[in-house]
Amino acid sequence: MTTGTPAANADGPRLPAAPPRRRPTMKDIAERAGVSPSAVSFALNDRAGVSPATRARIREVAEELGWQPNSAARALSGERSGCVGLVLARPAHTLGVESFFLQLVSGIQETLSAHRTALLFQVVEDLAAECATYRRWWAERRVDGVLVVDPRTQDPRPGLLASLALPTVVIGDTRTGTDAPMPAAEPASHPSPPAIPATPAAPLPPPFPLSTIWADDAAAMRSIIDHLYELGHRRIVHIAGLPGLAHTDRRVAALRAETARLGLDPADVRSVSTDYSDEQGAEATRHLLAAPRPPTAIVYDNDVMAVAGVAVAAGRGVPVPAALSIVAWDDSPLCRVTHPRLTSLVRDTAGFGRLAAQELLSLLDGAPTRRLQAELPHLELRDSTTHAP
Amino acid sequence: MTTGTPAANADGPRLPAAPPRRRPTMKDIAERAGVSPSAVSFALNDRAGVSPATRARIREVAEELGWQPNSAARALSGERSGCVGLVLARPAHTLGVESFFLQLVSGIQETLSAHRTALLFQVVEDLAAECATYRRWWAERRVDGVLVVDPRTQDPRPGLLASLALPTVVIGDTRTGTDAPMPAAEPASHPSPPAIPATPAAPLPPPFPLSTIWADDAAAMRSIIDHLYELGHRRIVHIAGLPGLAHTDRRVAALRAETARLGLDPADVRSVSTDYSDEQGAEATRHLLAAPRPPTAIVYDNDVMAVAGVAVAAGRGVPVPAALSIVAWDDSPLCRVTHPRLTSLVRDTAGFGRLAAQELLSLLDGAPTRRLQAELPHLELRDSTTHAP
DNA sequence: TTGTAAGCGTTATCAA
DNA sequence: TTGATAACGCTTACAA
Repeated sequence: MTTGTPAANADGPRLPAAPPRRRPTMKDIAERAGVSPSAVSFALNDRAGVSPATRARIREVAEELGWQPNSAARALSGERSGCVGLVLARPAHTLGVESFFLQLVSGIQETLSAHRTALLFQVVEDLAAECATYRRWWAERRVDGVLVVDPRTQDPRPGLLASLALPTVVIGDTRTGTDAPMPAAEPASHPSPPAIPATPAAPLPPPFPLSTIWADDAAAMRSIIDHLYELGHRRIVHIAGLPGLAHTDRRVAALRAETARLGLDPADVRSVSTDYSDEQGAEATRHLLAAPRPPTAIVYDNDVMAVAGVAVAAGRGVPVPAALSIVAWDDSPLCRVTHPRLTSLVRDTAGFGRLAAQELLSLLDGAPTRRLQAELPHLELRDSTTHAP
Repeated sequence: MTTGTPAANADGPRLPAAPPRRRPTMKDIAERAGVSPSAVSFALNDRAGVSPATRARIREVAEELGWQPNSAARALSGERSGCVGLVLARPAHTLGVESFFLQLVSGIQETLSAHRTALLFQVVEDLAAECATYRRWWAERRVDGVLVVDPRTQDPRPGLLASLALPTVVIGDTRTGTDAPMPAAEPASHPSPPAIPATPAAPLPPPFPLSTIWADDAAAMRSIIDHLYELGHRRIVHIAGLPGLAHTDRRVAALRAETARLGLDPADVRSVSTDYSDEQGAEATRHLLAAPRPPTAIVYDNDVMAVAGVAVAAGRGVPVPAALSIVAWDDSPLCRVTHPRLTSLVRDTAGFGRLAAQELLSLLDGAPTRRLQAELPHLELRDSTTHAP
């Protein structure tokens, strides 16, 4: 951004002194250029059926008039609405410190706005409200497609969206990554996970417009466990997020698998589920540290709980990392401002969003559905992990 | 949410087995009810001109068919688009830990969705892109109104939106609260605030659709300063956010005014501007603590910087609060998970959003513009403030 | 109280 | 290559 002269208008010099009151339409262009409305439509949409000369003239007039397509008219004529939707189903108190979403949304927008597509954003309380939103958007023809976040192991949304024929990109993966029955995470001492209705995904007609962006949580968990194992840790606890979320279940399974491979005693390794809040993260940590054989390392499923865990340890006189190593899944400024700075799993969240948006746009252009893998995260080693005591 | 039988569909039992492929229209309703399309329109929009009996029948048929208005068609007929817009102009790296926005948005949605209004959300890099977005939305007729956040002392947006005649609610206030010339905040040692073009607001025709939700930053600052003063603090520094943001400038002015009233030495009181990042918060803190007469209390303009400040103090062996009291402007889980827990200014951010959305809806209904004051924040006393050393 | 018809700004289908 | 003309689904004068 240039500073310019004090009197310069802040959003560019091409701004006419007095913006037009009435928005120019194709008809205006047609009259001014002396052609028919349909010629204008063809010219402006790069379709055959108009000579290069008239096309150029029409373009010129359109530019001159500052014409922009009326999105309502477009949508009504069966074209795209130029909108995609994103619903975030989280109870209000859970929204908060997490940097994940704004980063993701910012990445999504980067791609969308380059393609003149708007994002309809909705925050709701629960899954039922989320599904209701999709139905409404579909009925109102508001969106051309949707991005689904927080996929669950038993997820009604893909089925619903497929039945509505709404092009969809699932950010994350509904699969658990193992065919073996899932070992359930033990509920935390405050067992308040919301009930997730067990809905077997309805059998779908094979070609439905749903792509998946897939993150290799298992590999990420392995990299964390291997790091801790090499440091000598043999008692490792995973403070997990909401059970029922697919990535939670994948991480839980990966923890089991990897520690089994390394020959750790299953009694010394487990996952504890929480609602991602600092309160439950702190409570679970307190509980663990008070146990007869406390873990020597804890992996937290988000940054907020990890920071809360550090505070609990400090409060109980348990030095981090000397007596307890801590790893945070997902990096953020938080992990850098605590003492000690937290070793954490760094993902390119904005990149994730860009990829997802790209895929949705492809789907809208008729591309076939597919599963894409997101870039592998890496473990950023800081000061909260060291040799086992 | 009830658990239901395993086979129950998750989003409610009223879902027909196979959703209709074609969306029902008013014409369908008219045919089925044996009336004219206009009768349907009147009935469904609560307008006079149909008998109670037919109205009831039409309603019934609409319900039965699961009719929902096509938003594109509505928008095209000159009605509302049923969408309002919100643009967040922040460089990607600045998005992040702050809980403020998701809270605000969640409050906004609560009100909007109760009135069947959608939120178009856009994240852009800077003010110029934000203005461009408004122009595009206006030209495309995408939104009925907008919510403007992060108002600045010299702000081109109200003028632009007025010239586009887009109903607008400014969240925050462009006024500084004093008529006296603003004392500028000293730039931090890393002076990287983005240049804000000095654009004198264009003189506007008086009746333009712009309301303001106003927060009394001065009163809030006074409550903080008074608290610190009573604890004996006489050297107080304010680590401010971005200069040019109206609330920053108001807080800076209020600090000056209140400390002057209390008779503090102006040399011992100042504001330092930052970009809200943990890095600049930490850097400013380091700088202050290394100075010959370090402050005994620091007020941070957001939670992230406050936490970073605590970490810096801890790293330099400065005990908080024994040697340094710390106050965070804006509460969040962060303030509760640090050691010590931070005394912070608690605002009802979601309520702020609800109020703003309510006001915008009123504006769309033709209500006159006005200035509304948001609820006063209160200071939540925790462990990071105590008597001056 | 009802029905008919025009219009909103596009896209799409025809003849010319 | 063009230019009428009919959708699209809704609102709204205006007529019956």
